[in-house]
Amino acid sequence: MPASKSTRMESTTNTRSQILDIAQDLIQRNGVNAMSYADISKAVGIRKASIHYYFPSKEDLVIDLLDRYNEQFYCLLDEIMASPESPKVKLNNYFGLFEETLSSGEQDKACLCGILTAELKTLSTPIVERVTKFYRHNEEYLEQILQSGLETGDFAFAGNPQTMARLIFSLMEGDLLIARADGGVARIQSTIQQMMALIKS
Amino acid sequence: MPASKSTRMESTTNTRSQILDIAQDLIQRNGVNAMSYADISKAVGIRKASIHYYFPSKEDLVIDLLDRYNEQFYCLLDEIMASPESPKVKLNNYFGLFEETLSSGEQDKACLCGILTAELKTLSTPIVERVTKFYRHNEEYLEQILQSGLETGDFAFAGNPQTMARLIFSLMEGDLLIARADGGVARIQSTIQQMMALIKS
DNA sequence: GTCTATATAGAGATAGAC
DNA sequence: GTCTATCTCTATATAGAC
Repeated sequence: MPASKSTRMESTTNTRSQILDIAQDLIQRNGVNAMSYADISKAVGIRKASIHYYFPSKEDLVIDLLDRYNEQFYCLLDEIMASPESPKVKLNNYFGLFEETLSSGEQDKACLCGILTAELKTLSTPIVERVTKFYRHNEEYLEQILQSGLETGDFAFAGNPQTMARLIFSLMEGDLLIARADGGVARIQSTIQQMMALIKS
Repeated sequence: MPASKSTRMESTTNTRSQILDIAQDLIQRNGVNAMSYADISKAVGIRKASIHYYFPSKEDLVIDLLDRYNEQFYCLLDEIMASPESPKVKLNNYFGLFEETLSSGEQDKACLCGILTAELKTLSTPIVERVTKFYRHNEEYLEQILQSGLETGDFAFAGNPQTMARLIFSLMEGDLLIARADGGVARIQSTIQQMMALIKS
């Protein structure tokens, strides 16, 4: 029973997840509208038509990709929230997620949902909903960290945690996009440090 | 002499600037890679081939568009800098440029260079240089405003004005992109207000 | 300057053999 | 599951008439 399940997983999931990996990589670099089945085909070593076997349409592919990406990201957020660290450390760990995105690979990848945000007006409703959900989830978690930091005395700032959470999320998405083009990891690191300085008590 | 010049301007520049207007609009909505000569053709009421008369290649069009856009934006920045207002008011006027971008038209336009940033890895060097120049210019002006605000006592914040300028620019670009997708003008307004609160003395 | 017509390449997608 | 072959549509771009 575990064997048959594992076999099924390998034969059906391997190529499939490989396609998703490559697609994600290409979108984080070039955007959805500059990513094609031909690009994936070359990188995976499979024919274009075979990709349609797993993902009948490009929209299917992007939807499945976003579901996988969001689930993974939410897991990382949960880990941060569940840790016994102080709010200050939690926030730093949150910032680390964005820094790692840029510092990985050839240092030319931005946040998947950040890239899609720029192309959002060309995308279908199911995709837009998933990107929006990503914002909301991030902002809710950030708000919790900020709120508990105000209570412990880790943080001190004017205004309310919700507005601050939105500001910080916008900042990280924007800085990740810009740092990728100009400034690199050094820029995002100094931005993070500056943001911490602005809200530390 | 002024008459002939004016005639020449009307006959050669009118259609040309109309094309640039539409192209800018389309890019700020959908991105470069989702904008085509066919789209411009429909909106301007001219055939695709005629656009090639003014802009032989799409790259030519985008380069000329960025030159025009940057020049216009730098003029607005100069106006703000030259005014006798306080640093606090100048910064608010700067923020206003971003708020106006979103609140204009159907409320679905982001910053031209912000959109191009997401697609930057698919663009040629001459275009990348112009987008990067836009960042630098904005950040330099912001740094000046912040510096003079520290001197007058309008502002008080940890860290140096350069890092703060970069943070604020990243914030505005990011928030404009996200607000367009979720939150609208209300979001960008509360982000601006929150940012002001963080650096006011 | 603007048009029609066309070249060429690439996109997403389907049918059917193996 | 992966292939070849093909369809349809759209993209950028050019040639040449008016």
